[in-house]
Amino acid sequence: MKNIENVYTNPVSCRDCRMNSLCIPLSLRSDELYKLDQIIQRGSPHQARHAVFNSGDKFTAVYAVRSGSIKSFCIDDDGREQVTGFYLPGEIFGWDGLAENYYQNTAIALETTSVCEIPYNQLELLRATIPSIHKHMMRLIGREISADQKLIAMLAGHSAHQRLASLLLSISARLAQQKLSSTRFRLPMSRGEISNYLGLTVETVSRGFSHFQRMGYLLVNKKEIELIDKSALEQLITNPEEFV
Amino acid sequence: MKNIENVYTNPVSCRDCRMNSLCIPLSLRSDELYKLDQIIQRGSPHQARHAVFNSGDKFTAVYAVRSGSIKSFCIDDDGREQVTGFYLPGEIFGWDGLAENYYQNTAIALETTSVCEIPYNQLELLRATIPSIHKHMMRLIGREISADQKLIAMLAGHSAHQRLASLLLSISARLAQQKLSSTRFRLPMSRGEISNYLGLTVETVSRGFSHFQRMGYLLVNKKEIELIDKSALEQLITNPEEFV
DNA sequence: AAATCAAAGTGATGTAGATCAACTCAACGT
DNA sequence: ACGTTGAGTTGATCTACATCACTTTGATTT
Repeated sequence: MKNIENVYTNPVSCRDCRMNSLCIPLSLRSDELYKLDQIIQRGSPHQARHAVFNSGDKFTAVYAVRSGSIKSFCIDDDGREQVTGFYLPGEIFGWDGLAENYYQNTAIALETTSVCEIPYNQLELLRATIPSIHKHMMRLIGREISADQKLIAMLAGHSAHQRLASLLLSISARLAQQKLSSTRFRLPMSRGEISNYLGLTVETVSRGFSHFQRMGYLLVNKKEIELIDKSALEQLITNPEEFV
Repeated sequence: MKNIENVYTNPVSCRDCRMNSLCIPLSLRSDELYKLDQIIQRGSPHQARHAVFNSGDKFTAVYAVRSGSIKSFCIDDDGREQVTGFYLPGEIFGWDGLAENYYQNTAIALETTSVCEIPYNQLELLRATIPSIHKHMMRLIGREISADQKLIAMLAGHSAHQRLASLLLSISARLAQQKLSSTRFRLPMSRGEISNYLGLTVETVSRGFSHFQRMGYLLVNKKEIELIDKSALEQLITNPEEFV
């Protein structure tokens, strides 16, 4: 019982954490892992809608999602909120503070969410002495860049249906990495947050779900999703949406 | 004469390079600058349309634009080319190779372009011993992330006119950083490349230029641009495009 | 259980920007 | 000097998605 509690709610060490292959510790020797463990702050969970950090805060740490989910967004020049990313368990967020030493985005919990705080100056010390940590850190930053560029390509060159399909498949694939079901899952974000992220309106997203359901690609029940025909969604993205 | 030639065509050292404040060397002591100089490869200029690296190439270096300009793009799942960035003098590109150790994008010269090649493994060695280099490197990477997220916000939440205005102002501001004219410049990229980058069609971009010219915001002559009313363009981006 | 409220779905209509189709113009080769 | 080619512009039409208006659902309060 104690073991289960550790793993799922509050692991005392990275070693016991079931997402340690995605997160920082990948390929560390046990003495190195111990050092990393020492610097990681594991606070109490954030309630839904609660900010992990705010745009403009001093950049002090990056964060790993242990359970729950995070939305990151910025307020652009015209005061509009723009969602820039969703982060699921095992994923790291907060790199956007690197450029100017304060966060560009605000990160809030979409549901009850626990995160590991990895203080940046401590990470820097570790990075300087443990090459594998440095390497992994660069890879994680690189992934943030790649993910952003993938989103750019999606926004610039794809239709509403394609964007929605792409998000669903992305979430599905990321859950699969965590050995969670890639076909049945609960979306942590609202329709409004999805539409904002994809550059669409709520109505269009809602119609998208209905359409996919009518086509037999998936089942929707509010935020519960069951993917039935993933390959159809994949084809939808690559193909010039032939005969509806 | 010799001096001018060095500065504008082939500086033998970062010290003489007129964009060294934007590029890596910022805030280095002269002995550190010397070490950086030693690792930088200054090859002969790339001809227009020539690739600096290709998607899939092993990630070996990042590059600083010395003169000319670079377009970076990827081919997404459906075979479509998607422009992900334009790089002007003083700017660094190639960070997208960090994630997987090979480049995700292809980078080509938009015109005759000379770049400084900064071999990544050499940079890593330097970074490990010179803290200021490490810091500056993280800042540059952070800027890449911020720039990508700014583009995401632009694509997801703004109209065709707003996107075009935003690109023009961005180029203007970046030229200003190089002490070049921020009001009269030549666009190095084609209308097609602009439209692809902004997620629009060539026709829409073309009409955008015409519209801005009719409104007296700027003068266009093919690729030559003269910005006349920058504040009008700025307002266009932030305001809900009131009375046309 | 009735009342309230917010998120989600749906239908009708409007429009920004895509698409299709000429046309212009400069660069280039013969 | 004259076709050829491709980038750019412009006009006419079409359509995917936004907008507006209303309904449904389910959670929360009273």
